[in-house]
Amino acid sequence: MSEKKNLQGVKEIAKLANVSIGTVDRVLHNRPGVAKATKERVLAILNEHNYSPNLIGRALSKRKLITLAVMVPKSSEESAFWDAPLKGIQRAVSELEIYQVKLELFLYDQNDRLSFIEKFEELKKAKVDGLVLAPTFLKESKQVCLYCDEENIPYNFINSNLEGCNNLAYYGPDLFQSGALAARIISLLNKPNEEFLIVHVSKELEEDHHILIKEEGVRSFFKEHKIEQNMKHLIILGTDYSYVSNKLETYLKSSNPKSILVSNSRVSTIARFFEEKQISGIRLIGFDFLPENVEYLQKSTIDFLICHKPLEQGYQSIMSLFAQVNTQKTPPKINYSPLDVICKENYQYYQN
Amino acid sequence: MSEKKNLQGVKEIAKLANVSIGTVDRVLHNRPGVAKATKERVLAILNEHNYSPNLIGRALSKRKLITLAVMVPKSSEESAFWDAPLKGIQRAVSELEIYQVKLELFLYDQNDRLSFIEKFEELKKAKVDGLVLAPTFLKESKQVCLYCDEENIPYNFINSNLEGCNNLAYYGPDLFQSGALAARIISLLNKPNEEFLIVHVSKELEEDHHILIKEEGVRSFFKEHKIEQNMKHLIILGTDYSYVSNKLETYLKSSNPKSILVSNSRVSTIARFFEEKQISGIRLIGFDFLPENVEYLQKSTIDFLICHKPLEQGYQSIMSLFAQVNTQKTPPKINYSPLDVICKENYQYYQN
DNA sequence: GTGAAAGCGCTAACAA
DNA sequence: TTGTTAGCGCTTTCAC
Repeated sequence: MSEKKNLQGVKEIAKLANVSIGTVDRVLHNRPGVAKATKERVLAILNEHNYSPNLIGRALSKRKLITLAVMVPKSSEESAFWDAPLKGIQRAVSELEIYQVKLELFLYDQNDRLSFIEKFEELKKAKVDGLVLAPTFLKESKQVCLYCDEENIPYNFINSNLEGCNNLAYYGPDLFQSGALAARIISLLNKPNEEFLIVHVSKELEEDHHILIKEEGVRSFFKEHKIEQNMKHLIILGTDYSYVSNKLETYLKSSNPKSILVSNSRVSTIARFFEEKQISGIRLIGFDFLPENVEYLQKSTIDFLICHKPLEQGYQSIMSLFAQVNTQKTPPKINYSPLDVICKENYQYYQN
Repeated sequence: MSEKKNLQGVKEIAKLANVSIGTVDRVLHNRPGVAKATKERVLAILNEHNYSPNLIGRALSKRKLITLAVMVPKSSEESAFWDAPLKGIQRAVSELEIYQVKLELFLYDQNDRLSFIEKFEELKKAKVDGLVLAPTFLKESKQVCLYCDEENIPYNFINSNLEGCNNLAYYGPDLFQSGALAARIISLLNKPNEEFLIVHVSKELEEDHHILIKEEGVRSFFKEHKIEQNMKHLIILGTDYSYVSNKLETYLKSSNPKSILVSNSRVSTIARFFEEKQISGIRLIGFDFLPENVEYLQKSTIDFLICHKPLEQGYQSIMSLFAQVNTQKTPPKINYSPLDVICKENYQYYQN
């Protein structure tokens, strides 16, 4: 190991500006109590040397904790979807611990609007420095935004976006393009004019928004490639197995799709149905790298999953919040996740 | 922001063990000059409180630079493949700068064994603390390993692996599985018994090793799925366009493959040929997210690329080296990269 | 408005 | 063999 080079820092700047490091610090943080002339002089030198603070030094001397809040649905037996983003969030926070970052979770029930409101009330009391929000409930989420705007708390959206808000950034998929990708896969599995079916499995009507955008993506693909297709819909307003399998069974009595695209992560429910009924002639495509889904991928009951790196979404949403709070670095407003095609041959190496 | 909690550190340990922080430090770093009894006492308390050092404090006080070396092929007009890993390496190093990490590059010509040896000689003089190595040349690479073993320099392999070495870890693809994935895609594009062609474009015979493993993966897929296939080979021992296009043209005179799999990143050469000759009936699949390849993906001349996150390979190989050097954290020995399927619908969001 | 100084957790040089 | 001390770059308190 060689000798450490002599870095410049506040000291250097202070000497050059003929002030004390205290003053430099005041300028750096835009704190009051600096004469205009001095401030300008210091700023000039800061710029000239394009000073950037040593985060290590800063972290070491910081007396304050930074509290970051996360408001997303809790995982349930019904769906483990939010495990992955939360894992990413935890990972980010543990990396940031050395910078005095602390996490506070406000997990709501995604089938219960009231629980969202409750958590929002808790959030208000908590006095946090930043927020990652999954804006599941439209109107209520807007309230949260309003609150954050007033309190000057930076916030990121995760997994789905809300237009017209002052959020710092969005981390999640481009649903339209995700639909187009699904269509590409279907175009490989189906011959033109063979029936394929889009199934929507959900209790929450609010998710309709999602499926509509994805569907547009699907259509746009077929249109662009001038592929004739025979696309059908089945909307199942419930998530438990018996309900779903009933609906599907009825549908299949009068119809014979070559492949099925499930518009969200509930594809494993359909896969289970296929398995139990020993149906094997229908290709099955869905979304999200949930353990149940992967299990059926292994068994070749599900053919493809399209995944959006939920863990990374969580990780990045925290990281960018920290960068904003700690160094005023503003991230791009839209950050679309990758669209990953997962099948039996590559799921082993997928890093969520 | 709330008040910072009172962390424990060397001081705490020192007080509890009735020694000075100097002694604690000596124990922590296994430095000589501590009585056995004292050492054991300190270690016990360290364990009990499961102390882990504050890296921030450590970084701030470190008087030494950590020099990490990278020995990989340089990018050329002939192939920009190594740009991506290098970018990941640079990113990692810039994140680690605050920890006094410095990078030294030893870039060799992958078509010139001698340049590898030259760089190795330079490396020996440089006295580095860790090495990321692309073991392109087998015998020579073993020499490097020997040197590192003797000097106690930890080293990682990147992009391709060498068995039986004392490397810390490997970061790169599982080539067998990558071949299987390619086969899966071909199985979607080709009907059984339609001809598909594997093309190998390379000057370096040493790369044969790669293609052989990939090919095994391909075969294994078809065998497992009991798909009859008509697989042909074309080996082109050169990389410049006119040479490649000549060979290919000759081949296509007597043969009519439905799809072509190019076994490495040179797929854009074939794509260019297709474009110039206005061939459009043949599906084209290849490897690696190079700008040229992506360009043809956009134009739909290339249908699919299989990619291995080269940037991440670079990033992680540096990070794990640092963790080893700085905190003795040993990574898993094998770290396979994801196998990503990239097409026109998702290349926009691919994060290399 | 400004400067001086203490201290964050750790390392390393020096003293004892 | 052990303890003491001066920083690393920054924030923050207190004094002028």
